[in-house]
Parts: sequence; C-alpha cells; structure tokens
Amino acid sequence: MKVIDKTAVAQFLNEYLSQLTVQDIEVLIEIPPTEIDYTYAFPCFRLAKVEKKAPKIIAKELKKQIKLPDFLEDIEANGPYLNIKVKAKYILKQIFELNEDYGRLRLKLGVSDEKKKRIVIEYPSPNTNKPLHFGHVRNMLLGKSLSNLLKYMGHTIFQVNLYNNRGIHICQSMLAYKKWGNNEKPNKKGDHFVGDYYVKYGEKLKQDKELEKEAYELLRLWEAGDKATVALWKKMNKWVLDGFNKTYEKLGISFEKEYFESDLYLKGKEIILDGLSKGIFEKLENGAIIARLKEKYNLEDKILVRSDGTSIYITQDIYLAYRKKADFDYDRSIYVVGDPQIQHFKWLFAILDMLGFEEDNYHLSYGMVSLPSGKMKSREGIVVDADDIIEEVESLAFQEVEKRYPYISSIEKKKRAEIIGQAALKFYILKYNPIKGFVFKPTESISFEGETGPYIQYCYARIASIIKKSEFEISTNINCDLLKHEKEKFLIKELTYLPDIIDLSEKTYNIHLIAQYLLSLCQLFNSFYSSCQVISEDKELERARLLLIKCVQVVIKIGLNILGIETLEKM
RNA sequence: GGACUCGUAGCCUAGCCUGGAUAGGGCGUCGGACUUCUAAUCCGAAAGUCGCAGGUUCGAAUCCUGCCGGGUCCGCCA
Repeated sequence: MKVIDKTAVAQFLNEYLSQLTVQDIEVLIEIPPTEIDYTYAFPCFRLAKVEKKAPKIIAKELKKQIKLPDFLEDIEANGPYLNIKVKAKYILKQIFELNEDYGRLRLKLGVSDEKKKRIVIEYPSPNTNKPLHFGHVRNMLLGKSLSNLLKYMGHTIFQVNLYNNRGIHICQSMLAYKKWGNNEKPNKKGDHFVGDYYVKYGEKLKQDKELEKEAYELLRLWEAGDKATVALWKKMNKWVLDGFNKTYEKLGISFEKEYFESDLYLKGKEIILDGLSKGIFEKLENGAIIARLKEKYNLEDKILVRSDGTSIYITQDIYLAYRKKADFDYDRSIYVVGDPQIQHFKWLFAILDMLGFEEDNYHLSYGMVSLPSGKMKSREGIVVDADDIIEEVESLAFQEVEKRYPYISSIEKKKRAEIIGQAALKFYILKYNPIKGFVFKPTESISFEGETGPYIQYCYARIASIIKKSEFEISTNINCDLLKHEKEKFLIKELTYLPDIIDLSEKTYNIHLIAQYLLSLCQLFNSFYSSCQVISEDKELERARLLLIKCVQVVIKIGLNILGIETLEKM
C-alpha cells in the first residue's frame, strides 16, 4: 500500500522542485482554508526569491508542468498557491484498511526511518501526606496520554513514579495523627484519612507554634531510625499509597516501577564526592560542595552537599537519573513536573551534564492549576480533590444519562456515566495547551456540551447507530464520486490530516493538538450529519457514505485512545 | 536585581515552534431547526486596535527589541 500523507505529497513535489529538499517542501506545505476544496497548498513565495519570478507565475508554471500521479485528483494554481487535491478514494481506503494503525501509517507500512526509543516517563510523583488534587489530575492525564501517544508511535515506554514519602511535611501529618488520631484505622480512603491530619496540623499550628518543633523532633527520630516512629510512618504511608492506587486505577494509570524518596535521599552523595575528586565541583571553606554553573550554563551556582555533610534534595535526583539509566537503559528520560520546578530541572540537567552523564533528559512542564480565589492550599484544605472531582463528574453524567434514557438498567446507566464523565474531565484538561496556567471554576467547568469529551463520543455513537441500522457491509468498493456534497468534501479533507497531527504531537509533546483536531473533525461530522442522510433510497450513495462515516469513526477512536478516553456504541 | 512564561470578542480558548489565502472554535446573549440515521446536535446573528510601541519582511497574532500587565522561579527547603 502506498502511503498518502503530507510527506508523500512533499516527495512528489520534490520531483519538480529539485532546488528544495523534501523536508523543506514538507515544512512549507500548509493546509488551505476550509472553503477551499484542496487538501494541501504549496505557497510559492519562498521560491519566488530564488527564481526571481512572481509567486503567481511560479504557481502557474508548476501547474502546467506537473503530471498528475495516480493518487492526486487535481492541482490548481490559485494566486501564489499551488493547491493539491488528494483522491478521496485513497484516503478512505487507507483509513479503512489500516484501521487503528492509520495514525501511524509510516511506522506500520515500514517506510519510516526514524529510530524508535526507550523512554522513561516520570509522573506524578506525589507527596504521601495528603490526597491527590486537581493539579495531580492534570499531571497524570498529561503523563498518561503522552505515554499512550509515544507507545502508539512505536517507542518503548517505562512509566515510573517517585514518591516523596519522607521529610518534614510527612512528619506533620504523622504528628497530628499521633496526637489526635486515637490510633484509629482509616474510616475512609487512606490518603484522605491521612490528609485530614495534615489539615489538622495546619489548624492546630495556628494556636500552638510549638508543634513545629515537635514535627522536627519526629523527623529527627525518623532519621535516627526510631522503631515506633518508623512503624507509624510505614503504617500511614501504606494507607496513603493504598488510596493513591485506587485513584490511579480509576484513571487507568499504572507504573513499571515506583521509586521512594526514603530509599534515595541519602544516595547521590558518592556521585558528588566523586565529582569533587575529579575537580568538577568545588568545596567551599565551610565544607559545603558547590557546582559552578554561571559561566557555562548561565545559571545560579548550586550547593550539592551542605557544610555539615548532609545531602540536598537535588542530589537524590542526580542519583535517580543514574538509577533509571541502569534500570531501563533509556534513550530519553522525561519528567512531567509543574512549571514551578523549571529552575530545579535546569540545575539538574546542567549538573548531570558536568558529570558527563550525557543523556537526553526533558522536563515536560505545565502550568499550575489554581482556583478563582487563587492558589490551592493543601494544608488549609483549599483544594479541588481528585477523587471528588472524578466522582462529581460521573454523578453529573449519571443525571444526564438518566434524563435521556430513564428506561435502561441502572448498571448500564452507571457504566455509561463513568465513561462519559471521565471523558468530560479528561478532555477538559487535555484540550488546553499544557504550558498555560489553569483556573478551575467549579461551577462552570465541567460540561457535556460544546467542546467536550462527550461531544466527541456522541459523534462516535451516532456513527455506530447508523452503521448498525444500515443493511450493508462496509467496503472500500464504492463510488467516491458520489461524495460530492460540500460537507462530505470537508470531512474527507480533515480525515487526511490525522497522521500529520499525530506526528506533530509526537514531536512537540503537545497532546492538545490531538484533542483540537478531534473537535474540528467532529464539528465537521455533525454538520455533515445534519445535512446528509446516510441511510437512503440511493443504495450506492448509502454505501459510499457508510465508508466515509466509518473512517470518521476509526479516526475518532485512534484520537480518543491516545487521550485515554473510551468510546460508547450508544449514549 | 536576574531568569522563565502568559496576554487573541463579556468569559474560556486554537493558531505562535516552521511568518502566507477573510484570525478558527466553544461558553454566554439573540433568532431559528426534532412525525426523517440519537437535539449531549445543527443553522444564523451580534461581538476582535491578536496587551502597547517600534523593527525585520513583498507579507507579522506568529520572528526581534523595548515597554505595560498577570503568573512563576532564583534556599546549605523539598
């Protein structure tokens, strides 16, 4: 099967534009505005400079010169643009036959020369003293969908999690439980139970500043390996992790490996000392070890070991980088961590570089989630809780399902509500550019109408319903010329772009491109739906339209799969 | 003081990497469309100095510089 995509078009044009490389052409190729019934456009401005001719003339000459290959239907010179139309038959056939592989057709058809990588993705790396909140949800959905995308594109993915399970904040929850917990077992999800004591600590601290000292004393005991303290720490950590695991399961997340700060926080010092002995780092007069980063990296200098000989947080991340390399022999290591830690990762990568650890590290940062009232504050309990929001959105979805289908079984209602609710939540988060901050407005944020997950699912279900109703088997043996309605042409055109979108998304880690693409596609589908009847007296037309909508369905499925959203046959 | 980032209709947002055809959507507002494949839908209308000012360019929301405004970071905390 011949691959038909932007690259194929660029390769074809290259036969006539030998002064440019295929890659140059591919970068130049753009998508014409909606109302122009051509698949791709090649703007001739750049060429005009070299050729010293008007772009219009160049377009015209190209049009004259080019002999249409089998996969192209037409080309036109439209002002300074050379517009190119791919044959619908090829697009639809390609989608129908490749099915779920359509988004990775180059990989599937073995024409990609790109080397596939082993990639470690670390997320969401929570603290183990409180439940996950909306910020973690953003993190988890980004990490998960990026993993899905990279896996889809043939990379080997290792998802890992680093638990920040020690330190003063952990001891604060422990202290509050010790004082006011009456040794009780959790009467709710473990992470929530422990989180309540973290909030309690915050409350009590306002009246009694001595608590701070007591928490530090507990930390000292923990570090000294005091039996009772360590036992309490283990017990409470387990509660929290049990709670987290339920949330992960709910969101479909699992990890190849979980790292614990308690196992790592003392490590890394050897690496630093080794670096010191090699003259990579410097020892200050007071004994602290420092990395000089100003000149080479334009960063502030960073202390790596304190004057008292103890390690800094960053040393464990240095150690962990080596550890991950040993564990997974990765080609690339991605950290999904919020933008407040940009500086931390600049330091980390610079220091690793100094050490000669020349690996491909990448910090995928994203904007923080805040509330209309400002930042979320875990210690004051001012947060949007992850479990709560999941439950709320599913319960809202349940009401919507019930409103429409009061007669179906409650098990079926619940199943649909779960899938639809999660789609609403996931899509709501993933449709935005991750770089931007996110203000969560509880009352108006989660919707099922407009640019939402359910909107996409709805298209899928509508298509399923038509396919079920039609008496025909779907086949590529149709007359594509019958698909000449404006809405059909728009739809076919949009279907062409999925592989390009996925490539770009893979290259830039911009998952939202996929969500945005699905919205465009579904808007076109719904518009088509309202003006074109599929089931028809005209059987040839019905068969043609059936293939078209099947292809839309295939593409929706690919996109939603990457976003971690399920589809429904009925909704 | 230094570094990063965002600024697009009342609100939210895509497009910015790689400059190119009339700046796309959604929410909300107003007006229409369900005896026809699912109205979680569709069609139409009003709503924009793309923060401001320069520059580069045949061409700037997009690139560069400066400024203004929001957010973040700059610890021998994690």
